[in-house]
Amino acid sequence: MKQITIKHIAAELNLSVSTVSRALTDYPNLSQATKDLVKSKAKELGYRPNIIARSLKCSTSDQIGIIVPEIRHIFFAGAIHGIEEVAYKKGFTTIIAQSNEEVEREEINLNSMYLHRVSGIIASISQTSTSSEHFKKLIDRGVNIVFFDRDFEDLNVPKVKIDDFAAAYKMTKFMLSRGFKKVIHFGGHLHLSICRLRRNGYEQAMTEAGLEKEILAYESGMLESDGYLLAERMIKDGIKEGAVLAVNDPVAVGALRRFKEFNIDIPGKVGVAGFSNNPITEMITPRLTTIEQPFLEMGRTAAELLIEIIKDPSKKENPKTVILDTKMIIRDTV
Amino acid sequence: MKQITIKHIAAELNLSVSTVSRALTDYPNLSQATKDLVKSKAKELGYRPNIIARSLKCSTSDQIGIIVPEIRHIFFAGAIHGIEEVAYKKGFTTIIAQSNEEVEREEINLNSMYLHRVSGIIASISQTSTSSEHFKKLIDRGVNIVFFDRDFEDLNVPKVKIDDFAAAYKMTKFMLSRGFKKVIHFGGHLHLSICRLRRNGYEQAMTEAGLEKEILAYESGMLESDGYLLAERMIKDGIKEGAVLAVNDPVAVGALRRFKEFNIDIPGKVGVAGFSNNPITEMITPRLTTIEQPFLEMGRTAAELLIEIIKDPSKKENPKTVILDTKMIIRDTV
DNA sequence: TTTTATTTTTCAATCGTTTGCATATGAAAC
DNA sequence: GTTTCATATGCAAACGATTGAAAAATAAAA
Repeated sequence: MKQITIKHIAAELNLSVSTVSRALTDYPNLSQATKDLVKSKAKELGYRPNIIARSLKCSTSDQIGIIVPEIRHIFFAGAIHGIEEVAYKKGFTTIIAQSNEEVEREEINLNSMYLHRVSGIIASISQTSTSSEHFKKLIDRGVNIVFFDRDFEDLNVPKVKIDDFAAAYKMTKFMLSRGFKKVIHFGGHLHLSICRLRRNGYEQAMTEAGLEKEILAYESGMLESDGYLLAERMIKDGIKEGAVLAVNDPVAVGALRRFKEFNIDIPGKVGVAGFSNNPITEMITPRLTTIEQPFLEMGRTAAELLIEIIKDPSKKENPKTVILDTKMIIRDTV
Repeated sequence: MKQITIKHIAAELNLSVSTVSRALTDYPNLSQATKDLVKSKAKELGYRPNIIARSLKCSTSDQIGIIVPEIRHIFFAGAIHGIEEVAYKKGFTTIIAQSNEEVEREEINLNSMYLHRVSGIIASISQTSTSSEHFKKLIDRGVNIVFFDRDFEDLNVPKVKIDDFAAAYKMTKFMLSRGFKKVIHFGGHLHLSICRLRRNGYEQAMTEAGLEKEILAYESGMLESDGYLLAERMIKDGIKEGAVLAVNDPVAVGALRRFKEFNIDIPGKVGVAGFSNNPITEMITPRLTTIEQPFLEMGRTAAELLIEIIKDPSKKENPKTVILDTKMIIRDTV
């Protein structure tokens, strides 16, 4: 119940608390003898530093906060894995929170982490975060923030991204090369930069193929149910052939499900491609063609960027943006 | 950068810090007038209480810690959802950590949360946690802990579980009633109580059916790859017919994949059933028969139990164990 | 032996709250 | 005009660490 404090050690050893504190943190001007003495006594008593007290004094901690839309998506879960890997290695612990795609929850988590004086926050913003105000406020207060994947373009902080434009562009071109007369885009909300970029990539590829009049991009959510509904809408809109480029795998999977229910020949009449290479894409029939996002690597890089600015805040002046490579995974739906 | 503290408010209002503190926390013996005055000034200055300082003084916080083996499993992600739902409603924030099925990581997270003075911890233990020592130590120090699903049987704290025995028993019986001559169990490590109970349920059903000599239970991990390998082993062991009761969905999915590769007729020759009703079970072909675990409800209940003992620690004397119902989801693999 | 330099240790303030106890204020009771 | 009793506010000590500056102890130089 009661904690062993620095005071207890000091009392037992007839030393002052400051000496004990300095001994434990390997302060230079202390005899090795006392250091050893203090340390062994600390071990003997089972002393654990009170990091709350330390945080109060130093107004920082060894915690890194992670905020993602939904932890159950393999993309985020994987990125978290990557973050934890390097964070733990460098002596940080992590705490995770999810926004559930709600900006209100995002703000609560953000503030809670700030108040708990995390030494930095790695975030991927929610679908409903249209304004960057809540992040901006913290950045102005000096909080270290790094974005991965979903970011605010107007915030000048370190970021880890993929080349969304290029990936969508390449996949669109590839689909056309497979003989599809046109590509339809099942996109996400355009205030998310990744969605906007993917759409731009799609449009560029269509334009270059002389298909600007065929450009058709729906704007919707990023859930499986959204894909399901969009597929329905597409059929209702009278489109019976073409390839669908979905903004992510869940949307692609949902669309695929609806197309299958309609008994549409895939990839004969309609093609589908997703984004992320979710493990599920390989387990369903037909196996989904998709774009591999290096989530582990993204997480690792984000953590490295964050720790970099934690260790040397001056690096915040010129924040890096790291763009990682994607890979097309061609399976059975295109 | 610099925080507005209670002192600033006090200075502006010519009041003492204690009065301000009491005004903000609605202390009884204070005139409503000063309370209002203080509160409006606090709002005006944008005051945010420093919860680190508060934690230090009160040696507790409004944070609930959650530790699970892997957040990417829908079962845990769903339970976390449930926990967050009630936690937020009651004014707590949550922090999540994953053990990655490693007891070392579990211990690190546990200690980190303790040191950060969370007001309680909800946990589901890792596969490799054979001893409950690390939890026991914290419980002895008065930390509030609640387990859900995977627990230590020797720890007398509140728990939320399903009736693993009954669920396995029922499913085994059901499989036999479908005409399978025997059921083989793909089980998890027996030091996990859930695995042991599921196995016991299986054995009981087999015994009651007069099949004790046919009891065959493999003991393995709980991943898809484990299921894949076990299926291979089963075939190699010369078993060509029977129903497989897997300890969870990933194992069932892995087994199914291997059986399909062997071109085994499912459910003609071999049946398969999982545990959890992971969404993927419905997306694969053939759709997997499984047992639905009410993860959301488990999370909610766990949070309620925890908050109960946080609010009234005397309730820890007689910790509740809540057993929730499961449901068989019959699909195409049995 | 005294002075100076150097190493080692201690003092005391600080971080931002909370809270037991003391005090001030004002009204009611005598 | 005291005494009494609420009611309202302030003082000051915690909580457990860190840290600049001062003091003490020791060693080296004069």
